[in-house]
Formats: sequence, C-alpha cells, structure tokens
Amino acid sequence: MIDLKVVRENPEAARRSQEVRGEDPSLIDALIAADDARRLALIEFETLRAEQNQLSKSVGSAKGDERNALLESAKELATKVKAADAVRAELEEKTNALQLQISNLIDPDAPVGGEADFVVLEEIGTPRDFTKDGFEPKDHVEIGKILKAIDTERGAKVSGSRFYYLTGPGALLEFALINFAISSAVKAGFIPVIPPVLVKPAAMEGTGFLGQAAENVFHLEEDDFYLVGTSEVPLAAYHRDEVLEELPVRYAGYSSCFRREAGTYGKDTRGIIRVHQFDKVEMFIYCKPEDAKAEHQRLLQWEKDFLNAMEIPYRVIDVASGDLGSSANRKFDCEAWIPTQGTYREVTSTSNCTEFQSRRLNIRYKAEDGTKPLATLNGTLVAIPRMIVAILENHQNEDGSVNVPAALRPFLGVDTLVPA
RNA sequence: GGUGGCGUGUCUGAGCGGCCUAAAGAGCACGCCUCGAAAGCGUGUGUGGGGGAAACUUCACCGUGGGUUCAAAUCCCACCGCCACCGCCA
Repeated sequence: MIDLKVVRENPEAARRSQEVRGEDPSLIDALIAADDARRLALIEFETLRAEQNQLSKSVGSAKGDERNALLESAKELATKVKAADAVRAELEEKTNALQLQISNLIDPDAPVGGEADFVVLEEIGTPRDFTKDGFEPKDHVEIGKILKAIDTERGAKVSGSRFYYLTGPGALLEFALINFAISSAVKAGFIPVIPPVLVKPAAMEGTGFLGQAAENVFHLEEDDFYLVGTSEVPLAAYHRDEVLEELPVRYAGYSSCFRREAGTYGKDTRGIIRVHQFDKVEMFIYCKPEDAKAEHQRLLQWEKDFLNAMEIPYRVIDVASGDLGSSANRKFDCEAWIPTQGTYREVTSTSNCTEFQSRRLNIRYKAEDGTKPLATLNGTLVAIPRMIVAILENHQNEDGSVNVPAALRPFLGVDTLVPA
C-alpha cells in the first residue's frame, strides 16, 4: 500500500509511476479526491460524536423530567451520528479500495518500458562453445531421461502438463542444492525457515499477490486457503501486526511453490522451466527504509555468489518499469545461459518492496521518532527446476553425463552424474 | 469433528451497561537519595486518524466483524485464535 501522505504531497511523481508501469494515472486523482471527501466526512462525524459523548454523559447523572428531555434530544442526535458514521465508513472504504489498487511507486532509476526494455547490467562467464567441444548439446529433458533424473511423461500422466517427477540423481541434486543454499544462507546470517504453504487471504493480499497476479495463484475454494507461489508470502506475513526492535532481520525460507501459470499456454511447454510446483529457497529481509537499497544490492550479490558457485554463465538485468510486480519499486533478475535455447533465462530475481508490504501487513519498527513502517525485500537464492536445467545443460558431456560443480560435490557425494 | 474454558495496554491482571478519563502490580524512562549500585520515594509511560503554525484539541481502538442502547470492554449474534479433555489420525 502506498503512503497517502506521499501521494498528497507529490501527486505528480505518483502519476508518473503509474504511467511507466502502464497503469492508470487517473487513479491517483481519484484517490486524492476520495481522500478529501473522506476527511470532510470524518470531521462531520467526529463533531457530532463528541456532542453525543457529552450528552450521553449528562443523561447518566440526570433525573426525572430533565432526564427524559435529555433522552429525547440524545435519541435524535444518535440517528444523526449513525448517518454521519455511515457516510464516513463508505468514503473510507472507497479511499481504501483505491489505495489498494495502486502499485508501489517505481524507483526513478529503474528503466522505463515493458518486458523487452530491461537493461543488461553485467554478463558474467562465457557461454560454452559446444562446436569446439565437438558435440551438439542435448536439452535438459533428454539429459534428464538419460540420467533417469527427470520424468515429465509420468508427471503429465499423474498430474497433467507442467508436472514432473525428480527421480534418483534428480532428487539427490535437489537435496544437494537445498543443503548448499541453506548452509550458505546460514553462514551469511540468515535464519532458516520452513513456512506454511497454505495461507489465508490476508497474507496473500498483504503481500500484493491478489491484484493482477491473482490469476496465477491456486485457491482452495472450500477452505479459502491460497497455495503460495513463493515463501515470500508466509515470510512477509510472519511479522504481521508486529513492531520489530532489531533490524535488519534476514530469513531464508525453504518451501514448495505453486503457480497456475495461467495465460502461458504454449510457452515453455517442454521440460521443467515453467511448472506448477517446485521447491525454492527464498531470501527475505526486513530492514529500515533507508537501508533498503543497500540490502537490495546485498541480495543481488548473494544470488550472484550462488550462480558463480554453480559455475554457470549468466547476466544480470535491471527489469523495466512495466514488468515489475505490484509490490516492487525495483527488480533485478539473474538469467542463466541455456545452451539449447541459445539465450539467457531467468533463474533468480530480487525485488525491493520498500514500505509497500509492511504498510499493508502493519509491520513496523521502533525508530527514534516513533514506530514506522519498515522496508521488505526478497530474492531467490535457488529455484530448483531452473537451476537443475542450467546445471544439466551447461555441464553436460557428450555421453549425457554431467559434471557436478565443485561447490555441490560435498553435498552430492559424486563428481559426475552418469547415465544409469 | 465433539464438549468446556479463555482472548483487556510492553507483560501479569481487575472490571461484566453510565464515577472506565481502563484499577492494581511488574517492566521501562527520568529525577531524588548514594562514592556507585540495590532498595526506597516521586514523576512519566500505548497505537492510529482528523483539525491546528504551535500550545493543544478531537475521534477511534479491550481478538475480528456485525447488532441492541441515549450510552458497550461490559449485553446479543457470527467468525478467528488459544488452552484443556474426548474422538480420529501421519
């Protein structure tokens, strides 16, 4: 939720933010108008209410005829108060609804434009030259079959498209990645967390996933639970309605993630790049607003460290305004080189949500001058399927065996994955 | 799933229609005392919104949402959560 005061003080910046997101700038003016009306109605109600409080008090001590006369006028006043309160409530609701519709203000430094208008910040590593190695790279589906590591056919049989089984070395690879990720995170000072993956609507709404992103969320109708698409949701809602004393707080959440992937028919249908269910280690940080930019850079650095450890070529992009989630004011993606696609594909992503989520979730910290909303940030440490894709494809040998990155060997116990 | 009990400020906890402007204690902060500390004594002690240049003022908040009433922490309804016991269960 954006700060009403900021909007009132600088409506121009808010309108511009809406514009570069490709969202409706007139919402800002509607919000300001609604808020003005709301404040007028609030004054009206409060004046009447103060009168009523006073009158009610005198009823208590009055006797006989005097009391009856007071009751008479008090009754009249009560209906007025009720009416004024109804008006106030309606306007408050209207203001609130508008406020919830507006996405976070974009960082002015973020590139402007749509999905294709990202800016490449750096490229790290060099894509492997397979012609020099003398063979045609196989894609991860093929390698997965040869190694008996990934079974998409049976995944589809049992659960439908975009489902898969990780078997044998595939399953072991997941455990190794998780263990490496968690142990690195703990070394970096993160508190490891295994959160619930079914959450109530308030948690979804508070993190900003029930806006435009709602169609990508699984919902259990009967029990009104949502399946989280990322542990960012339970990690953000973890401190809902709390006042934190010590900042920053850093959590590394490990959970399954569920995504409907509505509107992606025909996109990435082969393999496990885009799936309905996967496991992920997510970093989540609560910090002071003034530290948010620095924390964002740290998150990006931890993501880069992980990819470096996987020995995978990748690039870092500064995601353009129109492609940001509604909670984010800036987002960096790390994209790994996928040899068989001849392109970089997103494997991790980190967003600075400033005070947007904490305002919705009512999470504050003790500042010198009172309790204030804090900043939240999130970043992927490792999303299993995509990392497996990157590892299998980049580190494959001609016979379908795969060299294990040195960092993973202690966790996997072998140097090479070999065909069964 | 069933039955019973309970949700009050930072915490413990009283209040069960109008002297609630929420008792009391603890904690915390400041002051006095002290070489210093403890004890003791005194003072203060929430959040959010509105108005105001400010002093200040006003409204809301006793799990959440409705309702009854001139007036609700207090009465009624629904929901959520916690605890105990019973049933079922990895």
